[in-house]
Amino acid sequence: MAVETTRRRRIEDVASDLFREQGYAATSVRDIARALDIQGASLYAHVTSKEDVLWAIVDRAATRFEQAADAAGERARPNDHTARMAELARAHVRTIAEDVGAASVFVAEWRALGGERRAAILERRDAYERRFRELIAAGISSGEFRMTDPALASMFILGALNSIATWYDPNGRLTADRIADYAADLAVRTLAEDPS
Amino acid sequence: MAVETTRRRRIEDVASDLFREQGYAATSVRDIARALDIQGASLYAHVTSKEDVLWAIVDRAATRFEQAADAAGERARPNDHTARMAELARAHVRTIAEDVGAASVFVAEWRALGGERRAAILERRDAYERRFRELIAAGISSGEFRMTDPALASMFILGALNSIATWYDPNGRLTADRIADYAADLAVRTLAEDPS
DNA sequence: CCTACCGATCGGTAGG
DNA sequence: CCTACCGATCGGTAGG
Repeated sequence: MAVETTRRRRIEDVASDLFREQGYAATSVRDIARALDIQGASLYAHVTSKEDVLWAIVDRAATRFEQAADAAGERARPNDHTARMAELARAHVRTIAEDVGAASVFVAEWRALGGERRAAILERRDAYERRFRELIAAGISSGEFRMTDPALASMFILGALNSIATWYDPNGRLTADRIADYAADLAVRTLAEDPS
Repeated sequence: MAVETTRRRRIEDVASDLFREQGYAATSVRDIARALDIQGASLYAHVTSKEDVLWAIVDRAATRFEQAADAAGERARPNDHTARMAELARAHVRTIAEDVGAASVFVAEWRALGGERRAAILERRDAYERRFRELIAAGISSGEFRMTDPALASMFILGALNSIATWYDPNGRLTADRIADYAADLAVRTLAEDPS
């Protein structure tokens, strides 16, 4: 069973990278199989459908983002909204960097999912974005953040953070920590009250 | 000939919207034809291939971004890097809002292009990003912006701006001007020297 | 712009 | 995990 789990994970990892590079629709089952050095039809000994693979990737990525955000919430004092935003942004970037393939698929390829799964993942995406929006709203109420539209601010911040998934390279010049620092700084600067 | 031009444009507009919603690979020639109330094969009376339509959309969008950036460069004094960045960000957002479909395709679907066209558009994307990077570098040299990595800063700013293409709705609550204001502010805040 | 049609490829199944 | 194969759909052509 450990073998089975590993094989299944290798399929998902290989698929993540291909989906990231070419997109889900442009990646054939045979493309995935070729990357694993097996025949296209042989893939079906391990998965029940192509969409099942997509779902497994997206579902796991969503869970990782949620858990990272939970953990981030516990690392800062509840009323220190600036620190909480910094931790949240850093956690998001680290989660992307730990598995860029899966993160890219979560960000960009969930549209390919069918009815129920699509609805389920959309709901989780909404809930995740809500963490940002509500944190921003709380920081405004407390006077820590400047007056601004929390929905607009959260979309811009998440847009900036998610774009990392399109260019991040684990072997590149920019380390995950470096990027996470920059991201946290960007989020905080965007929200900070103007000095007077 | 005016008729021909219009028909061709309608095809590209319809295709832009479909490519934005479903992606290029997931959109069939028949999908495009259906949206135009004609038969799939009839489309080939107006275009030579599916990729030709993609190329036309991407090429025109690229030109619009380039021209908007040129115009933005002439609206601010050369040495006022803050004003130039604000104008550049605003121009970028306005260009997205004027045709979200085409902008989305330019941002996300250029990968589907074949060899030479893909290379050509990559080069133009690079040159466009270079405008941001070099403006940031110049602002740092002049002491107007804080010391930071221009490449990292430009990727974050463009990432934030481009994400607008995924959620902007011309009939939505947020007007293009409102979003452009926010975007210009975000770009400038990210780069501004810390007050001391 | 339509009907009729083409070869290639797609996701997936049967049976080992 | 393989070979052999399936129906459906793909982008595109011929001929009007």
